[in-house]
Amino acid sequence: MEKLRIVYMGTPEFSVEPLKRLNEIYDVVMVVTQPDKKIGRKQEIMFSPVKKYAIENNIEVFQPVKIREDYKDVLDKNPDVIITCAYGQIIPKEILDYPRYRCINIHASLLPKYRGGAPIHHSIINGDEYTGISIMYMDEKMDSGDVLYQKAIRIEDNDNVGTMFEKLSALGADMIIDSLPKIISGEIKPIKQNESEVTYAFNISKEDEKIDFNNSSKDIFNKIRGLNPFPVGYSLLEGKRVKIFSSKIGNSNKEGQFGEIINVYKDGIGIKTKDGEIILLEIQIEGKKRTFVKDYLNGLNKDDLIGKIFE
RNA sequence: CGCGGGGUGGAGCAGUUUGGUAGCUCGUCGGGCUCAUAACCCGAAGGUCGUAGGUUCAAAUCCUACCUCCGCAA
Repeated sequence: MEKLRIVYMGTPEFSVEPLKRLNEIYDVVMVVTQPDKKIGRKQEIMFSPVKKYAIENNIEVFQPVKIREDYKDVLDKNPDVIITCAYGQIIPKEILDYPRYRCINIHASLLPKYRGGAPIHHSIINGDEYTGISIMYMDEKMDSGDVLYQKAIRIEDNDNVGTMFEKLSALGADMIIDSLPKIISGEIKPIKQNESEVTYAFNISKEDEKIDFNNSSKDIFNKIRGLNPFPVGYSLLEGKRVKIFSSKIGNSNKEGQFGEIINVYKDGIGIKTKDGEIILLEIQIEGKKRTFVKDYLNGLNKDDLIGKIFE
């Protein structure tokens, strides 16, 4: 039997592991990824992680600005199946209808929960106990196709977006390798999503990144780790932007207004929240480098810090 | 030429405006106290102050260029 011809569509680091595993077994004839972006102060051109992998492994790369209009090159590759994973654009019907084994997507949530672009962030921010991977057929709407294979994974208290990305990326890779043959053979049957249980996880907006201390400590804790390491939550202290990378829940009952610094510990600063205290452990003040609060405190008078307010 | 903030012993900072023997908090090492300690006391090591050049009797500090890190914006 000939090797399956696969066109793989994906963009971020998350998409690399599944691609790598598929490429070891099948014939990945083309990689479709988002156009190169200029990034940073110097506007240097950055390739997507998927593109880097493709170049290193001599796979043809296709980067349409709008795949909705510019899809012919994909069809010309005559793929048997198309696999997508965090590609970043809606795939047009012309592509969906083409491959004999259809288009299969690797999505980082337990569908029908968290359709959309930022499922991992939202599941952590919401304090979910579990998330997972769904292998699914694609249809014309975002993440709405029939589900083929699903596995859950636990979100531990010390997990953040970074650790969950790694775990889910590896899980997704395992799952697509396991399930693809069974999907093609018909051993796995697609199951419709229950529309009444659908929720959405839209991309994180600028407003979402701001930490509001007028919330419970638990919610703030989840939000901070649900934004770390990207895009990272922030707050303002004396007009300066302070990114907050990690925190822990404190147990001080001191009075104060929300966002006020009520305690300075050896390793962190305690901030008043709606129901208690959150202790910041790792921060970055604008213009400075990322640092543990423990180190940051060495450079200043701790008593002056008490009473200042994050807003 | 998008806007802005930094680079000072291992870490985080002060000192730069008003040039004149490099300081603070912490860490490290040695010693002491203690049943004990991440606590406390005593002591020590460790820096050509991002790089190059300039001004000056004298530069971390003033001038010029460059390197580099970072925040915003895109």
